[in-house]
Order: sequence, then structure tokens, then C-alpha cells
Amino acid sequence: MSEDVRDLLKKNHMSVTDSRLQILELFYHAPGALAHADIEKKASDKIDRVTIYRTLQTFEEKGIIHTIPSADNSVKYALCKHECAEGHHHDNHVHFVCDECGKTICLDDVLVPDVKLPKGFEPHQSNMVVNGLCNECK
Amino acid sequence: MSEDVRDLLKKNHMSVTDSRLQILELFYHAPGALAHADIEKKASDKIDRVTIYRTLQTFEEKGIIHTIPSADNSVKYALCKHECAEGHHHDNHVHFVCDECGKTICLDDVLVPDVKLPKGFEPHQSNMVVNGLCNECK
DNA sequence: TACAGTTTTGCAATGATGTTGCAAATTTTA
DNA sequence: TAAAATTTGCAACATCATTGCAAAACTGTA
Repeated sequence: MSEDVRDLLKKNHMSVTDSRLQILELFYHAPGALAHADIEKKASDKIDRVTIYRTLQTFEEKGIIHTIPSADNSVKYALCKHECAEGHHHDNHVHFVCDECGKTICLDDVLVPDVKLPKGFEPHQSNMVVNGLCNECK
Repeated sequence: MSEDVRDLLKKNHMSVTDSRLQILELFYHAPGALAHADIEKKASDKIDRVTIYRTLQTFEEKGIIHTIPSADNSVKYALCKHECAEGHHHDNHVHFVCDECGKTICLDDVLVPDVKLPKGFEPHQSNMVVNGLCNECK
């Protein structure tokens, strides 16, 4: 497993460092999306806050993770399942946030539907977040 | 106009104060959704930062405004067009964020479509944000 | 494996963003 | 208009995020 993670970094032309390996492993084992704060808690205090910020940013730029919008000032990040091109993401799936356990889950198989916009609006990217009860809490 | 605003406060059983009137007016004249920071800048420095936080929170609880999720840690607020019941919002419309001018616009007439969730997931509320070019920037 | 060049990390300093308690001011109610 | 209730502003504080820079780690090459 640790090897897979290492390969993923190499494939994306990134230096292989302890911090990056550790954070990536966290994502692989996480039950859902992770916020900066989650990582800070879980990633044994060896990793500096600043490094986490920079790592998340780099991962996002490389298309390894994507952000999930939220209405409470707490952006979360999740692995991109299907390979995302650098800079151009294809995380076109719906995200689910459980009101009970708080987990944020990527519903990789549920695609964001198209909507008809008013005249003059040109869509580039869509995001959809559904709140409710997840399969474990129901 | 100022009278309408005053009535809206009364109808929602809120004290009518200068800060609230001023902030509400801002929303009525704003081209799009407003973030806390926007209000702080526009609302002549008479109003304290803390008051803005508290006012926004109260407005949201009363259903006068609703929050719009974003992927960059910057929640925005917009007026609820159709009356929202206290605590229970009906802002079931799509939000549009222009990549060019940055404005966040409520597309009141475009409803968030339903999606079919995997077994075991029970939806309560949906949010959809579309990025692209708005009718003015295109 | 060692070395030079490049990238990444950690620290410190700083700035922006939110929150809380409490007294003073304002608004509402009677 | 006076008393009661609500709201505001200030101060202090906690959290979150960004930047510059020197030290440390990593990469490719010999």
C-alpha cells in the first residue's frame, strides 16, 4: 500500500517526502473527506500546520484531491477517484454530508445533473452537496 | 423602500435598529450575494465587526437570508426571495458564481434537480453551485 | 554512494477571521 | 415616560491562514 502511495506521487512528478506520504495515507484510510483540522489532529504532531496547508494545495493542483464546498467555512478535501488532469478536475460527482455523524462522502457513481441556465449564463463546472442521513446512520 | 425593510424586520419579530436596517438595505441593493467582509467594507465604519456577525446570524435564523456554500472558505449570504419559515429554508435554487467578475448570483428560477442516491442514503437538503461566465461578463 | 542543485519543511512573525463576556446604549412594552 | 428587554460596541482572546527565509530532505548524476 505504501508503495502505491509512493507511485502516485512519482507519477505526478512530486518529490516523495514523509509528510506527503503520511497525508496521502490518511486520505486512503479515511472514512470520508478530510478538513485541514482533521489532518492536523490525525497526522501525529510531526507535521507542521504550514506544511499541511502547502501539501493540500499542491495535491489539489496536481489533481490528486479535490475540494468539497460547504456552507460553514470548513472546506474539505477528498481523493480524486478517477484520475484528474493537472489543473482540470473531473470530480463531477455528488457529495453527501451526513447530518448525524458529520461525515462527508463522495458518491462517485452519482453524477451532478445538468441544469438549464437563464440566457447568457455559460456554465463551466457544477458542484452539488446533499445533506441528510448516510447509510450507516439511518 | 426603507419602510419595506422596516416592515420585514417587524414581521419577523426583530427589534428595528440602525445596523439591521443598514445591512438589510445593503442586501437589497447588492448585485449579488455578500460575504461578511463585503458588508464590513460597504457598511460605513459605524457598524462593529461583531455586530455584523451577530446580525447575519440572526437574519439567517429568522429566514431572511440564506448561506451559499463555497469551495474557498468564504461563505456568502443572500436574501431569501420566497419567504422562508423560521429555521427551515426553502432556498432550493441554484447558485451561480462568475469566474470573471466573482459575483455570486441566486438563480431563483432554476431549481436544484433531484438525484437518485445509493441505497440507504436519505436526502434532506440539496445545494448546487455552478461556476462559469455570467450574463454580464460573457 | 557522495555531491551539487532543487524542492520541501519548520519556525517565526504577521494578518485575517471568529467568538465571548460585559457594561452602555438603544429599542420595546406597558 | 419609565422599566424591562434587546442590541451594540469594546476589549480580550482564540482560531485559522499566509509569507519569508534558513535549515533539512530529496533528486538526479556521476
